[in-house]
Amino acid sequence: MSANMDRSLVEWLGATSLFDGVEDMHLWDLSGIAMVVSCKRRANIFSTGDPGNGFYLVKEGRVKVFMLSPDGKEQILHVIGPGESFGEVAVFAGQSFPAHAVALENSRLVFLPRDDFVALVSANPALALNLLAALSQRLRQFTNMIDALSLKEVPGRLAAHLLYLNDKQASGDNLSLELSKTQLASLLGTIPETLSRILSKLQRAGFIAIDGSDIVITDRQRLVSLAEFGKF
Amino acid sequence: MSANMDRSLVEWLGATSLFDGVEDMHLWDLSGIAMVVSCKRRANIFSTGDPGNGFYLVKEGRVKVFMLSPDGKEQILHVIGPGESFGEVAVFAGQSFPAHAVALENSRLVFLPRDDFVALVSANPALALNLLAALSQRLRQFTNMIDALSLKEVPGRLAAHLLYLNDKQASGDNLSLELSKTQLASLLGTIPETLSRILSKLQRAGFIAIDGSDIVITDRQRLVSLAEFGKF
DNA sequence: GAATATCTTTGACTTAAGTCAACAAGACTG
DNA sequence: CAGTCTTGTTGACTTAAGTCAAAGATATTC
Repeated sequence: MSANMDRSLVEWLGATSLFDGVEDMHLWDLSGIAMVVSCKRRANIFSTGDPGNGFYLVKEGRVKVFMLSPDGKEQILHVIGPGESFGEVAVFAGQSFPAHAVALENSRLVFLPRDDFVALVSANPALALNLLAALSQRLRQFTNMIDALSLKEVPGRLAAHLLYLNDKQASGDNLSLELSKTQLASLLGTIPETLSRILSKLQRAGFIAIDGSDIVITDRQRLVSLAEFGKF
Repeated sequence: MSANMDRSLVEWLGATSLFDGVEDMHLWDLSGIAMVVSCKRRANIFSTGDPGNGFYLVKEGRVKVFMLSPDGKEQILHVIGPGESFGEVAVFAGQSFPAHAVALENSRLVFLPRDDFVALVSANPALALNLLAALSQRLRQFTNMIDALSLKEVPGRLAAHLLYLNDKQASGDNLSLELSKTQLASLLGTIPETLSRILSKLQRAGFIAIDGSDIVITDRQRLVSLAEFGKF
């Protein structure tokens, strides 16, 4: 790896929220140990139970982290995009990955080995606090997911997700699903057939207009109350 | 608060896994700011959305952390016992509690205010790593819960929970439910009627023998395969 | 320890969502 | 650009689990 590559990698790391406020001196410690990994769409990154001697940052592309049932149904836990990390749990507890990870697109990842990273965390309170914030944020998301799976029906979960995307994308009443409908079903804890039926139902009932992966919210009020109440 | 009380509190804190390896000097910093709170069975500790200016450790008793749907159904996320902490998420991300917390028994809690605690974390890498381990452990549990809710049926979730209790209690083939059946239903993401029916069904099918809150595992093999496969 | 409240169980019924199957529509590959 | 593979939609059917209701069993509290 050339010094040039090291330098751009360190610059990139310093710009991520994880390393926000971490001194350059310490970032340089990483350049020798961080490994850049390329992987193709659909490539397996790790599986449940695999020993985890480090974790990943997404440099380019997107990765899905998911659970798999014995009969092959999947539940997506999280879709990770550029600048975000995954697999930290194995670094700080249990030493093995609790889920599967697969690239959704051709991606470039940065792998950070456990021991060096733990040393860096110990020497760097800002990094420790950033990590605590990141894990806390993820706990919050998981809490929402448990709430949705247990206490809301599929239309309610879908409504909440559409409003989340709309808010994130900030483009008026429009939004893009960002995932295939099959993958979206797996993120919402259902199957493609059910998702398809409910999308049509919401369109017929005037909540939304559908054009492939593009959705227009046509009755925000009712969509919000569906998301909040959780039932149709 | 007397110096004696401070001293026993500091000793107790030092014995928790959270403060494992933290120097006495820093523990004494806590004694001035940690507040002991008593609360009666069923007392509300915090609700979803409440501002969280600190978090709690359970000194005595038990606390349930749960989500509530608009029509009153609850999903227990976690039952917290002596030595365990809850509410940390509000300290490190979002500043408000993502769930409700209620005492299951008359309890004594230790409240640690955010700002002082964050300062302590910054000065104390061991504490930071303990916290990262605790949050990672909880993420692992939540991952399991999402997996169970989405990919397993109620009999599978129940079987897994019985095996978990049996393992934890380490008393041969016996186990105690530790919660009322209504609360257990809420932990497993179902309702008392359904839980009751499935317990009877498992007893009739020879998996277990039931005597109130005490269960004997009578066919471990089939219980394990039910827990793993997730379907009856 | 009587009185009240809460928890547990069972039965009959309803319903959300999964399964299976067929087909249509896109999207990638050679 | 033809052909294969993956993705999306709709219909008919099944089923796990929720709802409602009633009765019995434990607990709590005054």
